[in-house]
Amino acid sequence: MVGTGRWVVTSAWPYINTVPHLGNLIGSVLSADVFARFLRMFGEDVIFVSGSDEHGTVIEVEARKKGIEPKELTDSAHEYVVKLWKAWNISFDNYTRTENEVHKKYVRDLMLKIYERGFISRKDQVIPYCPNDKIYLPDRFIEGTCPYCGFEGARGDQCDNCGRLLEPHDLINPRCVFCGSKPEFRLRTHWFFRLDLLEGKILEWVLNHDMLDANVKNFTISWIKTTGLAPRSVTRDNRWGIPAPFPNSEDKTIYVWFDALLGYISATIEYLAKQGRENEWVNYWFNGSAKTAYFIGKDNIPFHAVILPAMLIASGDPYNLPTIISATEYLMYEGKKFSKSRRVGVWIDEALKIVDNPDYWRYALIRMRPEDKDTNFRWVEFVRFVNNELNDHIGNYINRTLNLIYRFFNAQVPNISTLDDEDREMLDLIDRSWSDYVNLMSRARIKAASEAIVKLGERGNQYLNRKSPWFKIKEDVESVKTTLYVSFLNSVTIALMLTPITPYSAAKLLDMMGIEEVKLSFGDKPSKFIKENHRIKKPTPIFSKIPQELAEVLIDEEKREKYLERIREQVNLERPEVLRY
RNA sequence: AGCGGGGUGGGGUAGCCAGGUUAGCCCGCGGGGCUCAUAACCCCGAGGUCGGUGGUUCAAAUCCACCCCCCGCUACCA
Repeated sequence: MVGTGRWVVTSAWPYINTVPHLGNLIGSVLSADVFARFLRMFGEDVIFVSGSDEHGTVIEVEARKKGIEPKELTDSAHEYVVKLWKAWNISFDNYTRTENEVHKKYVRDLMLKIYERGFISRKDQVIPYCPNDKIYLPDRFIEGTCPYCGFEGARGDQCDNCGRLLEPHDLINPRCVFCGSKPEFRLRTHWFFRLDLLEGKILEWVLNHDMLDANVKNFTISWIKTTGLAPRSVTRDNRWGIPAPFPNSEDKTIYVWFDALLGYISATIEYLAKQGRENEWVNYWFNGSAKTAYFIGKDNIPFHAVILPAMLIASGDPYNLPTIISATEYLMYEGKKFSKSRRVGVWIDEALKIVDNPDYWRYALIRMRPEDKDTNFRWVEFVRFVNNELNDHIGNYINRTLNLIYRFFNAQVPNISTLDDEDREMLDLIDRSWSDYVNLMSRARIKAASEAIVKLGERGNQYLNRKSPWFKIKEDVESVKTTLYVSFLNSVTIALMLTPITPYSAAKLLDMMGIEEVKLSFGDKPSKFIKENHRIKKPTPIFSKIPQELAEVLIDEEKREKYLERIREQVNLERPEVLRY
């Protein structure tokens, strides 16, 4: 449970050869941001880190195609993405990159430590090499004719036509996907991380972990129990990456996966060092002194539930193993997978061109967060979340409440008078919803937690309608006082719950409600913010709807595609050269 | 192919793990009400037998078996 003070919150490091799309965002960065903000709201000491993952074959080849150095490519891509995080109001303490020196040194040191402790071994492998591009090709980067079905576009790992598993040398007429030339097969030495030696420890850790989500836990247990853990290669024949630190490994780099995972720690080190707190990072990483939370997509589970803990254990240092691994399922786009090559989906720079208030996107994305299963991003749903839920049920409800207080009681929140059953029921619901919200958020069940907000908005409207204070004010002022106090408390509760999700708007709401500083402890109730003679400011609507005309365009498939086409062209021009289509 | 997750009215979902009131909720749709509020809000109604088949049971959306479909991982794509 939360409440113990110190946290490192992280999200998977975006691979920087593309702009992230909405699915990437909800799975990692946005979820992590909401969680970090939630913890900070309760006064926890949080360091929220991530960074651009910039090494690996894909970027190396991409850069070569453009005739530039990989670093030039990642420099400008990184800069652009950093701007986008600002626009999305992501509260990183340190958004860094795998090319930073602290990181490179940290990775080399840690890998060497693992090596010295006997968890790295060497083995020779036959690897395809493109003599034209002068790179070694991962399986997926070889194409050829399938020996079983004759399909010409089969890849080195599998034939997409007949589904058979292949080895690169099975292919007839193999060719490099980048340039089409025929690869050679060369014998290379590689270094392997001995996951097999850590199998027992990982299994024990997972089995005894009571905070892991079922999808993470089940996956890991079954992986270990069915196939067991095998040594995994940690080196590559790339030039673009972190040089491997092992004896005689001068021409190798560290496989990007291992590289990027260790960024969580190096980013913490870098952050604290910049503040002149060089030695304090161990207070966030060693001896159970802090909790760590990782926000990832489901494809990332093996790396965070097995490989990362394995490396931390293998180092021999007393690292904290993951407290929370929150792995979302996938966000689909109108029934299809997001796909850069097929232009299916919406990218995070495009999104803000369509609707510029990031709070609306943040709200909608959290509401459709694929917490238990794949979820569709559908534009009708997006409009519904923003217009109907956030604007009507929540925003308008708060506006009603504040207006009534402003008009009937001259901006002063009335004290509670006598309570009837309905009042008690509402107060009880507020109470329960608040604790549900806090409990669910504490376990990173963000979407589930957000349901409490909607519920309070809906029930608040019902309550107000039944109580009809605008009618009763003429005959029963005492009951109106109670109604408006209860409704105000409900509004404050909603605003607090919105704080991590829609930070700009929630801050405006709280300000309007006369609440200046939000400092909570676990166990606190929202009522603590309602002072004696509490006064509010003149209410104005905080949320507005997506305009009718735009909503119609977005919902109609044909109109939408034309519209998105224009947006894409426009956004494309604003992107740095290296990130354009 | 194996493993994991999922398939609930037009859309989105809760329930299933600890089987038992007329399968709950939101949107949409039809009808009504209210007027404090952002053409908002509230109430009523139509609409589902819970992917398919078979089984266990007095009783299954909930347990078991098989099948179909979707997603992911295994598969050095980061």
